[in-house]
Amino acid sequence: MVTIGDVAKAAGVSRSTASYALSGKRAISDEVRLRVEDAVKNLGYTPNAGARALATSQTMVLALLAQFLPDEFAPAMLQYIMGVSDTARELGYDILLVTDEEQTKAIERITRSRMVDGVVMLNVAETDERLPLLRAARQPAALVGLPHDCTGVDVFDLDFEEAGRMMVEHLHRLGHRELILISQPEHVLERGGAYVWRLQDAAVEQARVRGIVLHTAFGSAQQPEIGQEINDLLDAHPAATGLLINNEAAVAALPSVLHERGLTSPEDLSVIGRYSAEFARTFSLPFSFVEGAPDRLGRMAVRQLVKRIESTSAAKEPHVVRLLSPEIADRGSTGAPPADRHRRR
Amino acid sequence: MVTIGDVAKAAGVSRSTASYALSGKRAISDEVRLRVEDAVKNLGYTPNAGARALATSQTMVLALLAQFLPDEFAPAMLQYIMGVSDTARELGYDILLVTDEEQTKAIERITRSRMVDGVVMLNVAETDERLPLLRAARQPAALVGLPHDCTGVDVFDLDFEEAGRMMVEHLHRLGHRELILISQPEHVLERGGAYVWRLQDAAVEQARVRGIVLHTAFGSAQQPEIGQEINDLLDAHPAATGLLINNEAAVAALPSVLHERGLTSPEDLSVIGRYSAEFARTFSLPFSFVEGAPDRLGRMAVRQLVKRIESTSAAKEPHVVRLLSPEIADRGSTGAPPADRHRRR
DNA sequence: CTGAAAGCGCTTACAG
DNA sequence: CTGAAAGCGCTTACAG
Repeated sequence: MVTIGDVAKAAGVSRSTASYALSGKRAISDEVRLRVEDAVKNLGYTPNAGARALATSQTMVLALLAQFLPDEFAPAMLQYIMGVSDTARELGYDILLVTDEEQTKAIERITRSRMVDGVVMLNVAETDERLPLLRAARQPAALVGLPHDCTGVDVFDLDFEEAGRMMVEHLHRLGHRELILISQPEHVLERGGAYVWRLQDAAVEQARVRGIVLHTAFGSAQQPEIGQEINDLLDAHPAATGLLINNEAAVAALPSVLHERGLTSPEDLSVIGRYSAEFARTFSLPFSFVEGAPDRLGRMAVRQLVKRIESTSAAKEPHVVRLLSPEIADRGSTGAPPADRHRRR
Repeated sequence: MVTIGDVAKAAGVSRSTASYALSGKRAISDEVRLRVEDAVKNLGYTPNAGARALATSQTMVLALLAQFLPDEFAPAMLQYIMGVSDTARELGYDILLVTDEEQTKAIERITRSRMVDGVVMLNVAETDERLPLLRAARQPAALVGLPHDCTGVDVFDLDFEEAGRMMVEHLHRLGHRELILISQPEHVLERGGAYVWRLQDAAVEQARVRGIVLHTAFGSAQQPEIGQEINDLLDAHPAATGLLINNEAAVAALPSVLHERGLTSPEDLSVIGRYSAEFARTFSLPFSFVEGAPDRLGRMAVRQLVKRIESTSAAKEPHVVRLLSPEIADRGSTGAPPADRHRRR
């Protein structure tokens, strides 16, 4: 293997000079620098990562804690992962993908062995057992997802409460007075997926403020079941004119449910979901939606993490909790309720 | 940070003894070993990964080269990734996820800096520009996907030719005499996705052998387009009684296409696809399919890679090309063609 | 069964 | 502007 010693020899300088010529950390005469760069090219030298990590205490690797849970939609996870991965590379970091079942053990292993300079964590639960370990680690951590206790970590998430209010408000303004909200499966909630009730509670409150009726339900994550559940909900609430959906499986099943019932949107029923543009593309969903922005959240988390890693002053700054304001992507699936249309005639 | 020196001091032994007590690479008295283990626990010692890598030339990390291409279905990719990741952890390795656009540069960076002990590569193209770099690297590599030239690497893939034959044969046996095969988009082929024509060519040949008609077509990867294309194909070939689908987007769109046309399967049309059980679950597809076995292939690749890494004798053995025999998961969407059913009456 | 020492390949004060 | 040397934290022959 070719070492910096080989480079130094070929360039006729000492190893320290070769090292400085490459890092630019002290002034080097142009002539020497060029000889070193030539030698690097000719020999095909790449610094040994382990040796460098040992000498500098920096690995240029970030851990990405990501679990693929059966009740979370995999392509959505992928959006976060791609945002994290792309941003990390732009900033010069590689990604260690940690999908272990036993995440707490994995965190200990990876942080204590100094394999990584920082940690990005996904699938955040309301009270997440991984959090104490992250706080105890010497490396900084950034979360995508809002836990109950944010101390000691940087937190990024969609403002799900605002999203809930926004969905209700959007349909209220169009004239709707009775709505149905279908949320994620209840076991996502039980596992600590707080975004479910954050959206739902805010939606309920906003409906109360506006004096309109909002029926809430937890939907399955599986397709055949969720289709039936939607049908049942529509049967149970025939006066409802709008559907709010915070459940990927439900929204994916909706087009065929509507088709079967002979309903078109927005003429017969206004529909608004909460998912990502990428999800909409994959399933070619025709509905308006509140953008979940998984890739943006991933980017933000990595940027903050790297700032904390690379700047000692940033490392001392207070941790941030940043909730992204949701935005509606209008695909034309919401409009005035049928009753109003009739009146207009 | 707590080092092996601290452990040695606490246990009252030399650093080498502490090291040997932990690795078990030479006989240590029970008494000393227990003192060392106690010290490790009390101090919370975990070996520094960089230092160990430098001393042993082993990182216990595998690179996973995976690109998320817009025309490849993301959840399918995830199945490979999960198979690789899970197996790696079982065998004691962590995963460096490499999604760089410039994969060749990434391979150089990662192998020459000795960040990893081996490489698993996905999205293999017929003539893959990454392959020469993998061959030049000192670390072994395993591919999931069959390239034209397999020298110097271990290769695992589904036997797509057998899959193509199997699909035709399955429907031929049921009495079908005219079939339609919808493949991946043509640009997947152009990018070098050889599995597309491997399946198609074998299907065409088998149809020829059996003397039956097989219409072939490339389908889009996008949902609204592919739905229309399926409709057009069914209109163009009204005598076709069976549909073979090697295209995730097409099969995901099929249920609503059939529904719109008032067709049921297998009564009006026999359908058989090529995808994974996980894909079937996510989209709750009711069709019989040839299992693509992404998780199994990922497992096989990692197992072989680790064998080559850890055993010097295995490292010298000739490289393998292993094609997994496809299996049909029967979901009851194939049967006798409508004509036969009528005759039976 | 145990210890003192060399060495893995870097970086970075220290010295000139 | 450059070099000799120490040190990062391990492992593993070498010696007893």
